[in-house]
Amino acid sequence: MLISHYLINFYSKTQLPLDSQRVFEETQVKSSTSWSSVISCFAQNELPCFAIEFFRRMLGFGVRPDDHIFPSAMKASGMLSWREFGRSVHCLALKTGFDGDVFVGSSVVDMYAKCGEIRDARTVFDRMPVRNVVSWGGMICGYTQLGEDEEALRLFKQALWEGLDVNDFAFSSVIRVCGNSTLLELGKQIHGLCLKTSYDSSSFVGSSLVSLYSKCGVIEGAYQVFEEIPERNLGMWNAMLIACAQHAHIEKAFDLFKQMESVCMKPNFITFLCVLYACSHGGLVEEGKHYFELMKVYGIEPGDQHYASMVDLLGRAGRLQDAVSIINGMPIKPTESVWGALLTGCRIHKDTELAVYAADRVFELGQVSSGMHVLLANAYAAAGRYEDAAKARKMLRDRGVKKETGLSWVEQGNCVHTFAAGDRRHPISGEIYQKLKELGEEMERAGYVADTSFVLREVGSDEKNQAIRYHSERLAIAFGLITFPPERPIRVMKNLRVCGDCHTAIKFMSKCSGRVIIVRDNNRFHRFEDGKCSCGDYW
DNA sequence: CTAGGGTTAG
Repeated sequence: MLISHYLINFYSKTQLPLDSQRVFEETQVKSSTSWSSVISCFAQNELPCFAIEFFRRMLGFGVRPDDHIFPSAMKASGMLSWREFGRSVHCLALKTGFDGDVFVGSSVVDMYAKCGEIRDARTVFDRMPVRNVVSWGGMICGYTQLGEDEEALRLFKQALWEGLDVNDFAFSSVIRVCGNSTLLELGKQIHGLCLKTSYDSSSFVGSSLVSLYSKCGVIEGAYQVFEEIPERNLGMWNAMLIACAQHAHIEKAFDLFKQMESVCMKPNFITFLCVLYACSHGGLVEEGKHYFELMKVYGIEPGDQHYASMVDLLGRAGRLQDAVSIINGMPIKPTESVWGALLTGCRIHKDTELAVYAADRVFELGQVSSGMHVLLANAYAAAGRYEDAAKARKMLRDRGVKKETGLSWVEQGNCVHTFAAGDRRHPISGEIYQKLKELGEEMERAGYVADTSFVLREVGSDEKNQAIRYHSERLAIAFGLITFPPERPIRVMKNLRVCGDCHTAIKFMSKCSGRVIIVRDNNRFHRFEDGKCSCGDYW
C-alpha cells in the first residue's frame, strides 16, 4: 500500500505532476506527505492553480496543513499574485502556530513581496524569530523586484554587518540593483566581495555581473566575467548575448549563438529576442529573418515581442510593407508594442498614412501606455488629423502622465552627477559651460554645423532654444572632460534617446578631445571614438 | 519514513 506513496513522490521529484496526480487520485489513504508531494509538484512546475485547488481540497478533507505544505501553498499564491488568498493562508499558518517556522516565514515573505505587499513582507520578516540566508535573500530580492533599490542595498549592508553568510542568491539580487541603476563603482565593490567569498563562480551571480558591466558601458568587463565562468547556463549565454546586442557587437552575438549550438545549449525565447535585437541594431534584415525562421526549428512559438522585433527591424530598414505583412500574418493579436514598432518605422521613413493606420489600431486596443501617446499624437499631427492628435494628448493629461524629463548622469567615485538640459545647478557649472563654449569653437573649426531642425520641431521660445544647445548629455560629457583623467573613457547614461544633433556633436567632441565617450541612451550604447560612433549612425 | 522556502537573462 505504501508503495503508492513512494510513487507519488517519485513522479513529483521527476517533475511529472500529472503522473503524480494520477497515482495520488488512485490511492485510498492520502497521507499529509502525499498531499504535500503533489501540491509542491504543481507549484514547482508552473501549475499554481492546480496547487491551490489541491490545497483547498485537502482542507476540505479535514487534513491540517503542516510546515511542509504551507511553503508550497504560499509559493503558488505568490506566483498568481493572489494577495487575499495568500493572506488567508498566512492567517491559517498563524492560527495553527506554524508562523514561527523559518521555512514557512520565508515563504510568507516571498509571497507578500510577489503580491506587491512589501510592507507586509517586511513586517513578517522583522517578526521572524529565526532568520537564515533564505529569509534575508528573499527579503532583499523582494525589494529589488519592486524597484525599492535603496532599501535592498541597505538590507544587504545590514546582512553583511550582522556577519550573515550572504550567499550567491543575495549577491545576484544586489548586483542586479547596481546594474539597473548603473552604479558601476558599487557593483565593482560587490564583485570584489563575490571573489572573496568564491560566489563569483555561481552562474546566477555571473549573469548578473555580465549584465551589470554591460549596462554600465563596460563591455570588456562583461566579456571577462563570461570567459572566467566555465559553467555557463542559459541565463549566462543570454546575458552575454544581450550585452553584445546593446553594444552593437553584432558579429560576436552571431558567433555566440553558433557556440551555443556547438555545445548543445538549447536557446529559449529570450535567446531569440536577443539575436533579433542584435539584428535590429545592425539593420541586418536577412539575418533577422533567418533567426526568426530558426525559432520554428527549435519549436519556439514567436511571442508578441519577437513580432515587435521583426517589425522594428523591417520598419527601421525602410521595408514598411514587409513589416505590415509580418503583422498581417501573425497568429496572435498584435499588441501595442507591435504597432509601436511600426509607428517608429513610419516616423523614420515619414510614412504618415501608414502611421495613422497603426495609430488607429492602437486606439482600438483601448489600453494605451504612457510612452505611446506621444507617438500617436505626432502621427496624427503629421497627417493633419489635429482632433485625434488633441485626443491623444488629452488622454495623456487625463491620466496625469508627464513627459519624462531628459536626464544624463556620470558616476565619479561614490557620487552620481545628474544633469538636465540647460542645468546650472551643478557646483562647477561655470567651468562646464566654459568648457562647452571652447570645445564648441574647436568643433566648428573641425566642420561641425548644428542641425537646428531638432530644435524647431520641439520648441518655440528662445529660452528653450538656448537650452537645447545644452542638452543634458553634453553637460555630463563636459563634466567628464574636466574631471576625469585623460585615459579614462567618459561613460554617460541617459534616460531618453540621444537626438540627432547631439549624436553628431558628440562625434566631434570625441575627435577634438581625443577621448573615448560612451553614451547609453534608453535602448543602446554609443561608443564615440575619433569622430566615429559604434552604432554606424543607425539607431 | 517520501514532502517544504529564494535567484540570473528581456
